[in-house]
This record gives sequence, C-alpha cells and structure tokens, in this order.
Amino acid sequence: MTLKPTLTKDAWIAAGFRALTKQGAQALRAEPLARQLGTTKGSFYWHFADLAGFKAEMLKFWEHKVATEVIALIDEDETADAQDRLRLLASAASDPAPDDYGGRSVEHAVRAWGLSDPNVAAAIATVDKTRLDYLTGLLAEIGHADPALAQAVYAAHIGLDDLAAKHNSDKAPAFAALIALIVQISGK
Amino acid sequence: MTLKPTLTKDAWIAAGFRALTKQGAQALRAEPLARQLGTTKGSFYWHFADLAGFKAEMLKFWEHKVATEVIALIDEDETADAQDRLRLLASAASDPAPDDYGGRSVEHAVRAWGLSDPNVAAAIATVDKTRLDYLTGLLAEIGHADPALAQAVYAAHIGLDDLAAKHNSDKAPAFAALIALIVQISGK
DNA sequence: CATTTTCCATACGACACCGTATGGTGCAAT
DNA sequence: ATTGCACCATACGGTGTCGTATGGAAAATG
Repeated sequence: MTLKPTLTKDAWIAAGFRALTKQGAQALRAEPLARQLGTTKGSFYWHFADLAGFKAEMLKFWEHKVATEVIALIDEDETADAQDRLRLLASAASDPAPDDYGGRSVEHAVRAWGLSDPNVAAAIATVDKTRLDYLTGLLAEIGHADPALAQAVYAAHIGLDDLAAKHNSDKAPAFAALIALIVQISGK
Repeated sequence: MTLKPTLTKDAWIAAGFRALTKQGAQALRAEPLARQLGTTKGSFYWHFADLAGFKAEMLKFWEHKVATEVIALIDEDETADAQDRLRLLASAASDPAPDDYGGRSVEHAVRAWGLSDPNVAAAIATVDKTRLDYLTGLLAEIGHADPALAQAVYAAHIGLDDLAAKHNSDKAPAFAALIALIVQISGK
C-alpha cells in the first residue's frame, strides 16, 4: 500500500476534465495543466508519453464512466417495466451535476471536444448508438414504434445539457415534461 | 494571367466558418486561414485589426444571419395559425444544410465555440431566448402551457443538430415526429 | 547505510503562431 | 506618365507550447 503524497494519473485526468469543461479542448495542454496543479510538466511527461496519450486516457476514463452508468441504469430495477424505466431516465437527468468537474457538464464538453478530435467523435458515436438503441426499445414497448421519436427524445437530452450549461437553467423539468407527454399518449 | 479577384472581409469570414465547422474554434488563426485561402496573413491584418476583431466580425455575421432567419420565419405566413407554424418549424429543420460551409452545421459549431469564448456564449444566450420565447408562445396557443415542454422541444432541435453532425443522420424526421406527437395531443 | 526506484524540476532546441513594420505590385484617377 | 491608393508579401522579434534530456530529492528496498 504505497501511500503517495505525489500526483497520480487520475489527478492529471481530473484536471484535464476541469480544463475541458471550463475552457474547452484547446486547454488540454501540458504546461497550463501543470501550473493549475502547482507542478511542472516534468510530472506530466512522466505519467504520459505525450499529449495524445493523455487525451486517450481521458477518453478511456470517460468511456468507462459512461459504460458503468448505462449498466447501472439497466440493472437498477429488474422488475421495472418500460414506463417505469422511462420515468427513471427522466429523474436520472435531474441529478444536480453528478459528474461535474467544476460547474459544467462533462458530457457537454466532451461532445464539443468531438468536433475537433476524430477519436473523441468515434467514442461519442458508440455511446450514442448504445443509448439510442436502449431508448428505442423502451419506447417501442409502450407503443411508440417510430425510432425517429426516440431520436428526438435523445436529442432533447443532449440539447438540454447544452442549454443547462449556457443558461444555468435546470434540465430536469423539461425532460420530465417531455417524458410525461410521451407516456400520456401511450396510455390512450 | 488570371484576373485575381481581391479578397474581401466576407471571404475571410467564410473561410473562418469553414474552419470552425471542420476543425473547431482552435482553427481560427490568421496564418492557417491564409494558407487555406492561398494568401498570407498580410491580407488578414489589413482587413482586420487582430484575431479578436476577426472573431467579433464572424460573430456579428452569424447574429445577423440568425436574426434574418427568425424574421423570415415569423413573417412567412401571416395567416398561419399556431399549429401550421409549428409544422413549418418542423419542415424548416429539414433544409439540407442551408447554411453549410463544408459539411457540418454552422450552428452546431458556433455552440461548441461558445464553450471557450464568453462573447460567443452571450450571443447564443440571446438567440436562445428569442427562439424559446417564440416557441413557448406557439405551444401555449395550442394548449401546452408548460414552458418546460417548449424548452424540451427546443433542446431537441439543438441536440438533433449535434446528432446529425456526428452521425450524418437526417434531422428532419425526428423533429417532425416530435412535433406530430405534440400537435396530436393538443387536438384532444 | 547504501542503493535503487519513483517522481518531479529545470534547461534546452524546435516549432507555430501573433502582431508590426516595411516594401512591393497592380490599378485608378488625374 | 506620374501619382496615389488599395491590397498583399515578406521579414522580424516575441511568446507559448512541445517533447527530450538530465539532474536531484525522497522514499522504498536490501
């Protein structure tokens, strides 16, 4: 059990996400991050081969986090039916910034990052597909067979992250209102 | 010899939006843009005081474009009622990239840009408020008084831009499906 | 205590870009 | 033709960052 008073890779990655959410992808540089951590880039280049390696580890970290979130959601309540699961989704969106590294949504920042980094874009595409397939299945179970609707609902989730980050507005009630509307129709 | 049309500010701004949509905000630099245009930064610094001035003009250009779009939409059909206007919104989203500078949505790129530039974020906030107020009014007219729903619908519009850019998917059917659902409920 | 390993500091050359200064070119008007 | 102006090319110093190389401190190991 080596108790380390020194920096770990995770500390660098956390600093990376803080910088990403606050300043965008162009802030992912070794020397500014080192200043932020009160150290020098000597540490950075000991823990990571180069910037690309650092970014790859950040991305890996995010992919793992998202994957566990999805699994947790699916296994949350084995007995819940589709309607319950949808409402669970709506309330999960109300978490007051559970994965926050300093004020904004990590997911939103990662999506913006994807615009300038193909590796990030590829990871996002995979995540999107997983979620969208899951949501499409849920909606189909309650009578909404059109996958276009699932796409719209998922898009609302994405867009609300954006709006919440830019306007400090609350994401939860809007998403809940949308889900409520959809569940209402399925009941008829 | 080729009659060389001199570069205008608009040509630089167009190149700026191409770079923004393809590579993100960090691509808004004088020398790379000059190479892209087959010229040098001597031209850039003749047309613009500095990078900040250039970005300000890009932003001004975008704000003007968005403003005219909104006005055009409102004045499109004076006799249309709220339901018609909503369907008009849905079909307007089906334009095959009307404001494209090279493959992706400008709006989407500008929103990502806003993450790292407060001036851009402020412009987006204004635009969002205008659109959201308009949409909230429309939905209220057809019986959906909850502004949270309007927020969700607008968020879907934003999110679909993101998904369309990342997956080359079509934005129109998803948004149309959502609007159809909402109009359907209002009929009850 | 000596040695090895782990982790960080510092110095270095290379490179890309900024913004300025200044010179050059083609075209218009006189 | 000469001048004036609009527009671009080029050269320059300055800054910020990259990635490497190397030295050193502190803990772990024997």
